[in-house]
Amino acid sequence: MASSKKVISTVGEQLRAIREKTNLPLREVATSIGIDTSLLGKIERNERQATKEQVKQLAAFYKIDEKKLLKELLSDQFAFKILEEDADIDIFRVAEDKVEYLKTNHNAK
Amino acid sequence: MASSKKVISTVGEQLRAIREKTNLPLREVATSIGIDTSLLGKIERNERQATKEQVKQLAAFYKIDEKKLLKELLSDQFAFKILEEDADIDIFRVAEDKVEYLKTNHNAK
DNA sequence: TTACATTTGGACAAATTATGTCCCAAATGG
DNA sequence: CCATTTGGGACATAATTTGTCCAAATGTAA
Repeated sequence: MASSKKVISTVGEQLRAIREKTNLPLREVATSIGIDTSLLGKIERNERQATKEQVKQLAAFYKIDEKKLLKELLSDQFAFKILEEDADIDIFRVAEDKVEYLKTNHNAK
Repeated sequence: MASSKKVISTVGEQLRAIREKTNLPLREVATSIGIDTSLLGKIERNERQATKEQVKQLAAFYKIDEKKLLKELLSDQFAFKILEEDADIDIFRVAEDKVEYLKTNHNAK
């Protein structure tokens, strides 16, 4: 098996896990990336979504893969939206098809 | 084959196709669902996304399946987001897994 | 062409939502 | 205990969304 892609879950949970490994308090990480301690706490427990900028800074701070974390952020947003709307996950299949459709057929008059 | 689920693409395109079949001008449909003509035009050409309320009203007006159209709306939102971010569609798989994860593991302490 | 209706596009105000901070209470750990 | 970290709510401000208005473009028919 060549794949090691599996991750637990949300960006928040991942960030908390990483921070706990380093034994740093919220305060330290938060100030060093320029946000309020309280906000970072909320991000870690999925009470707020990080912005792309914040994800980039956190990735840099922890020296982890930025692109990967940004993907996690986007998939979080989709997942939370599905839960919030209580929608069916087969919507993702439809969306996938639409992406293909829009990529090809879209600039045709 | 039991499935007849295939649709062309976006909500906007579907709405325009339906309206053209009925030969009604934007003005008629728009006023009858209580929005500006210009806004409906923008929705039909994907320049704006309809709100859920508008989708419901349009479904009622055209006598088409409301739930189905609402699903189309949500998948549109996902698809446009992917295009806007120039992201990879495999993000949908990740999101799908997260939905499952959050549905089960989420209220555990 | 002219006249009339539809469609499109931009600019804008108003409404809604997201973002970040502050402050204090609760929990944790010495 | 005390000191620190973490959690949670209220809030101002920023950013985005939503809808309208108006005018220009396009279409249609005589």
